Amino acid sequence: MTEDNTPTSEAPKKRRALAKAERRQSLIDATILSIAEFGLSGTTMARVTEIAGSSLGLANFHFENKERLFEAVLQFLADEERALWQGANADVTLTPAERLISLVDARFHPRSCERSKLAVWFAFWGDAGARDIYRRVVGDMDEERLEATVAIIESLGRDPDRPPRDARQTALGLEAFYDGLWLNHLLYPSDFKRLSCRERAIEHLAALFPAHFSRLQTVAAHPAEGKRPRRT
Amino acid sequence: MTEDNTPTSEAPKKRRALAKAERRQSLIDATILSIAEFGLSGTTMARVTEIAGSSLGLANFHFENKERLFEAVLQFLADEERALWQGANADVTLTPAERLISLVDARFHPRSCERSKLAVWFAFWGDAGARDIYRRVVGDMDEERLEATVAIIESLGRDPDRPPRDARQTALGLEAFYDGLWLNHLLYPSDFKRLSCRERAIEHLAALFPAHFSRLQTVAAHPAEGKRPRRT
Amino acid sequence: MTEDNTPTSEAPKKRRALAKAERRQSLIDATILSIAEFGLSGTTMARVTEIAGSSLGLANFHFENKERLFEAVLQFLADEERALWQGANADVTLTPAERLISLVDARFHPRSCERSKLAVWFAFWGDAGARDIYRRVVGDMDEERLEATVAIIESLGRDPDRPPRDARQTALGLEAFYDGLWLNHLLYPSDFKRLSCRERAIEHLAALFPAHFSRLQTVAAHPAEGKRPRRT
Amino acid sequence: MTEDNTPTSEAPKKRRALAKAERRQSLIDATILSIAEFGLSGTTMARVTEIAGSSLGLANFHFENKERLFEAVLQFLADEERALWQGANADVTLTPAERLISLVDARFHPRSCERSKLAVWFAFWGDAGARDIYRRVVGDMDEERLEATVAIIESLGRDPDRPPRDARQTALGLEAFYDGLWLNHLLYPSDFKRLSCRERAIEHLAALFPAHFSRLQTVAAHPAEGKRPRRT
DNA sequence: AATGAATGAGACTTCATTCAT
DNA sequence: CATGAATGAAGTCTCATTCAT
Repeated sequence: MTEDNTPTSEAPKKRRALAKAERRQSLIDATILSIAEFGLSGTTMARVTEIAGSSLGLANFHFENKERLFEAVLQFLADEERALWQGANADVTLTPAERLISLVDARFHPRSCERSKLAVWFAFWGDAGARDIYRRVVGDMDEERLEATVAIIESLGRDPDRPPRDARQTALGLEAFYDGLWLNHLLYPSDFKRLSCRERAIEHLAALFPAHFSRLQTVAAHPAEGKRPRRT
Repeated sequence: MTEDNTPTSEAPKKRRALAKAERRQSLIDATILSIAEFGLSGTTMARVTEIAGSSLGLANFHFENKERLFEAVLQFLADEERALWQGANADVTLTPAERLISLVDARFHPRSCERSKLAVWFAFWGDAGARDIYRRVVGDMDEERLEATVAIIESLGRDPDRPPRDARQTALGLEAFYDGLWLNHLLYPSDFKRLSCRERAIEHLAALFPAHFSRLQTVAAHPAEGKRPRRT
Repeated sequence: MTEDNTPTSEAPKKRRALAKAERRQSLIDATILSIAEFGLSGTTMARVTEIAGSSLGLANFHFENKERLFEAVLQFLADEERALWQGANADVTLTPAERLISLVDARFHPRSCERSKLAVWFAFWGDAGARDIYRRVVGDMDEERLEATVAIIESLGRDPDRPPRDARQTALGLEAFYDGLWLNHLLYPSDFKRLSCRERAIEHLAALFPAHFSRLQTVAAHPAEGKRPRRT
Repeated sequence: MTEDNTPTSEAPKKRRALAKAERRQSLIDATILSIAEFGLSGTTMARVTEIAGSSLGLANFHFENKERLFEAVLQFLADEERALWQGANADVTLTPAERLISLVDARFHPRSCERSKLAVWFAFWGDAGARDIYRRVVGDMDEERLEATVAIIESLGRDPDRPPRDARQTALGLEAFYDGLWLNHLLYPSDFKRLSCRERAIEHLAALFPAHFSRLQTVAAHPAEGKRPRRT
C-alpha cells in the first residue's frame, strides 16, 4: 500500500480478485438482484454466480448451501434495516411525534425501499417454504422494531379526547400499514412512489394522534404524485 | 357392468359434464392447499394430483399446463373475491359510510381470509416470476375493486373541516392498509385475528372520515383479541 | 392375449416396453454389472441406466434413491442366496455330513459365484459407508445361514477322539473360510476356480469332522486346477 | 526471524527433510483413518487434510495426486506387513511348524489387525476401480508372502498317513482362510477377536498337519471369546 | 376419460486440482 | 514450503410433460 503499487493495470481477471468478505457480499448482492428479477424459485445458483461474475462452485464454498446463502441475504437485509431505524431512533431530544416520523423515514428510506430489496422481503413472506428461514433470521429484528414503536407510543401519553388504546395494538396496526405501503410500492410503483408512501404513513399517524401531530409540518411532500392510472 | 347400460339417456352426459367441472375444481382446491403448505416452488403437478386424489395425466388433460392451472387458480380466487365485494356493494340503500364498511366486511369475510387463500395471493405477489400471471388474470378485478371504493368516497362529499382529498389517492391508501392487514393475518395470525383486522380497518375509516363515522357503531368487535406476544 | 396378437413386430422401442417388475429387475441387474466393473464409487446412476438401456429419471422413479437402488440390489442377492441354501438344506433324508456338503454346494453354486455378484458382496463389505446398508438388508439372512450350519453341526454329535467344540464357534470358522474362498475366487480366479473352492471347503470339513467324512467321496473334483502362477 | 539465520548449516536442511517425511506420514495416517471411517469414496482430499491438520495445497505438493496418495498408503501398509512376516520368518532355528505359527502371529499381530488398516485392505479389494492400484502396489508383497509359506510347507516333508499335497495349493488355502478371518475380524469384531482368529488359524494348521502339530501347545488361547450373538 | 411409466432438461452439490499470495 | 480461494466437470435428484395402454 505504501509502495507505488498503483492499480492502474486491469484488475487480475480471475484468481484472488476480491477479498473473502467482498466476494461474499458480491454474492449476496447478486442474490438480491436475482430474487428481484426472477423470483425465489427462479433464483438458481447458476444465475446468482453468473450475476456475481463468479463460478458455481464458489457460492458453495462461501455459503455451504443455497439455504445458507438465502439466510445470509436475509441477515444482510435485516442488519441494514435495523441500522436504519436504530439510527433514526437514537436522537432522544426529539418529541415522541418526531420520533415516530423518524421511524417512518427509516422505513421509507431510499435504501430500504430499493425495489430489489422489497422484492426479497415479499419473496420470503410469500413463499411458505421460505417462511421458516425468514422467521429464524429476521424474527428478532422484527420484534425489536415493533417494540421501539411501542415504547414511543407509550411515551405519548393518552389523548384525553379519545378512548384509551393499547400501545402494542396500535403499533401492530402501524406496522401493518407500513407493510401494505411497501407491498404497493413494489407492485404499483407509479401509484405508490416512495415519498408518497412516507406521506401516507405520516398522515396516518396524524389521524391516530391528532393532538400530537396538529402543528407538525410534514416535510418534503410531493402532493402531485400518484395521479396516473394504477396499472403499469 | 352386467347390465346393458347404454348411455343413450341424457343423464350420463350431464353427469359427465358435471364430473368434469368437479374435477377441475378439485384440482384447483388441491393447488391452493399445496401452495399454502409448500409454496409456489414446492407445488409440483405430482403433489397437486396426489392431494386431489387424481392422476398426473388428468391434470394435464384439464389444464394443458402448470401455468394454465395457476391461472385457473387465480381466476377462481378473483371470481370469488369479486362476487364478495360486488354482493356487499349491491345494497344502494345504505349510506356511503355503511357501504365502505360493507366492502371491509367483504375483504375480511371468512371466505376471503382463509389462510390457504391468503397464502396464494402472497405467493403470487412475492414471486417475481409469477407476478405476470397475477397481473394478467387478476389485474382487472383489482382495478374494479379500487374504483368501487373511489366511487363511494366521492359520494361522501368533502368534509368542510378537512382539506380536500383526492378520492383515488384515499382509496389507494385504504387498499394498501387492507393488504397490510391481510399480510399480517397470514404471518402473525395470533396478533391479527380476522375480526380484529376488520376492526382496525373500520377504525381507520373512522379516522379518515370522522364526520361520517362518528355515530356509527362498529359491530361484532372482539376487543380482547391480540394481546398475546407477537410471534407464535 | 387370446387374440391373434402375435408379437412378431420388433418390440416397441421405448415406451411401456417392459412391465414394471421387469424394469426394476433390469435396473438391478445393470447395477450389479456396474458395481462389478466400476466399483461402488464408480457406479453412477447414469452408468446404471445406460447399461440397463433406460433413462436417468427412470431409476429414480422406480427406486427413490441411489441408496434404495443399492438396497434393492442387496435384497435381490440375499434372496437368491437364501433360496439356494434353503433349497440345499431341505432334504432331511441326508446325513449331517451330506447336508454340510449341500450347504457348501449352495455357497459355491454357479449362480452364487458369478464374479459380478461376488464383486457386489465385497464392494459392500469393503466400503465403510455402505456397510450400514449391508447390515440392514442382509444381516438377517447372514445370521439364518449361520444358524442352519450350527444346527447341522450340533446334530453331528461329538467325536469321542476329539475335544468337545462349541458348534457356533465351529460354524463361524467355517463361514469365515468360505468368505475367504469367495474373496480369492474374486481376486485370483485362476488360482481359485469355483470347483476347487468347493473342494477346499469340503476338505476343510473332512479335517474338522474326520469321523463323519472318512468314507465320503467328494464328487466332481478337479484336482488339476490352480497350478498356474497366482497373478492374472 | 530477526537473526541472520542463513541456512548454511546442515541442521535446518535435515530438520526440513525430517519434517517432510513426517508430513507425508501424517497424511498417510489421516488417509487410513478416513478410509476406515468414510470409505474409499467418502475419502476426499479435504477430509484427509483436515484430519491431518494440514492444508489442501500441501497434500497435493507431497502426493501429486489423490491416486498417488492412495498408492503411498498401500505402499506403507505393504511395507509394514512385509516387515512383520519377514521378521517372523527370520529365525531359522525354529521347526517348520513353529515357523508357520510365526507367520500366523505376524498376520494377526496387533499392528496388522488394527481395524482401520484392515478396513483399508478391504476397501481396495472391494472396489473394482481401486483394485488396479492394489495389484500394482501390493501384488509383489502378496506373492512373496505366499512363497514364504510354500517354502515352509515344502520343508515339512509329506505325511506318510496322508495323500501327497501340492504345497502351493495348500498355501493358497491357508492364505484364503487368513483373509476370511481378517474380513470377519473387521465385520464382526465381537465374534472374531484378534486372538481367537489366531487360535482358529493355528487349529486349522494342526488339522492340516497333524503329525507336526500334535505336541504343540497353542499359547495365549482365550477360549471364552465369541459366545455372544453374532451381530453387534 | 384416465392412468402412470418414461423422458430429459436443469437444479443443487461435491470435489480433485490449480495457483495467486 | 504453505495456504485456501477459485474453477468446472460430474454426480444425484426433481419435475413438467408426453403418450402407450
